[in-house]
Amino acid sequence: MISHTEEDYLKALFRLVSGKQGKQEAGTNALADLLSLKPASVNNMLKKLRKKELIDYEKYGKISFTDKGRQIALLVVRKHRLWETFLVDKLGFSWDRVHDIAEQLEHIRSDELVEKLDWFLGHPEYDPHGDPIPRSDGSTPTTPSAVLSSMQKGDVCKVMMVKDTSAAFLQYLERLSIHVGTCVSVMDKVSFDNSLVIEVDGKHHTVSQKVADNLYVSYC
Amino acid sequence: MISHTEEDYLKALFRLVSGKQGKQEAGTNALADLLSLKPASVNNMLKKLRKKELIDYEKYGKISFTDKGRQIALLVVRKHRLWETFLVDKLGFSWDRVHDIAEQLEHIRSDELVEKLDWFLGHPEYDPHGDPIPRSDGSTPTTPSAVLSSMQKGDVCKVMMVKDTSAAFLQYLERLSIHVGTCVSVMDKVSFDNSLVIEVDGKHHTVSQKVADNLYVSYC
DNA sequence: AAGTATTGTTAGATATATCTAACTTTTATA
DNA sequence: TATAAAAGTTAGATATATCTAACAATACTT
Repeated sequence: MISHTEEDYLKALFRLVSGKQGKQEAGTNALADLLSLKPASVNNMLKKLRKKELIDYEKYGKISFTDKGRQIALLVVRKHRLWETFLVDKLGFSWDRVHDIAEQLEHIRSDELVEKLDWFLGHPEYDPHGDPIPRSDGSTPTTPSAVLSSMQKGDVCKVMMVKDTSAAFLQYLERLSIHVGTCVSVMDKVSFDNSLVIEVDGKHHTVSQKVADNLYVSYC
Repeated sequence: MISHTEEDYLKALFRLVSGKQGKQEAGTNALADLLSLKPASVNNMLKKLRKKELIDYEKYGKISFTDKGRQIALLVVRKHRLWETFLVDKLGFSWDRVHDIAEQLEHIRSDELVEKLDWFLGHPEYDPHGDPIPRSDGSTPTTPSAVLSSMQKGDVCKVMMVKDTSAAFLQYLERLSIHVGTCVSVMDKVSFDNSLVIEVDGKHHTVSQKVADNLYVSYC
């Protein structure tokens, strides 16, 4: 049986080892930072997770998943993202309010619940933030790699997919000359509201996080 | 902040003090039985709940709620029953599978979630088992008193309300001559599947628990 | 390559929530 | 009413998950 706490560690590890840089390992301090805990606490838990064969790790070495551990982490992420989708699509929450609630809901234990929820939501592939929802078989929807909103200042990327396909949004993109295949450079990122200053075809535009959330991109 | 565990104790206390006999107090052993814990553990927790002013109780005395404690218990029950309603009405769970999942969901902390869920479900007054869902102001829908399925062998009661109003169910009741106001005597209760042998207008019928769940009755 | 900074580990303390075993009080009954 | 049964309490142990403070190993930097 995996405790809520253990699941939190596995999810955090997942965030670290699934980073854009393709790292397959992480360290004690990084985990502690992500979980807002002290390294000593993390170290304790690492021993426990290793004993349960959920992670590979040796003293002073780096941390990585076992297959079993990754499977559990993927399920937690799946549940988190399905619940976020539920909160936004069905209950009418705004996308910025759902995280804390989904953090709680992701620990509800019931395979049947997860599958029924998935069905109820229409088997969504991406959550309201544009993150891919891992499937029950452990696979992940092929993602063009990232959403524009996850890019950092200086990144250059290509638009691969538009999430919101409403007429209003597509018309807006048209005005900025953004299409699938368009190259976008991130000139600046405003930390206050996560809006981005981008360059497209030599012209600068400011786009909101909401807009950037709806644009899937890959590095180029 | 109230822990999940504390909520479990308050909910169990609620079940004891809101029993049909109208008791307003309960004992250590009764709580321990209900929670499948040892009396010593309960005693420990009682001290804590008293210190938090959630219950009234003195050494060797009986246990009862403070207003604050009752309010929390009611909220937990409200959440439990709303989630059960969600699981059955929206996700298509059968009524007998939802309890364990609702036991987990009832601890999710978010006032906004509860109110949005209530709205999403259409402000239901009764859960799939026919139990009244406490309202956010702490009031409880007036209940005809009980569902037929909660009656015991020898009880005599009057049908006050039909929960499932589908044509199929109403036609079924018609065949048994059961209407609102009909007097029903419970001749026997089959523990295997909780079906009831009832007498209506001098005739004996066997009704399933599902049927009995859908008939609200009051003692006569 | 030496010294320093970063990273990671250990030991021991704390808080929660449980248990067992022994004990005390209250209640029921002979 | 004396005694036995039931109900309730206490003390001390265990497990989980956290912390602080001190220590050890690795990595960076000059």
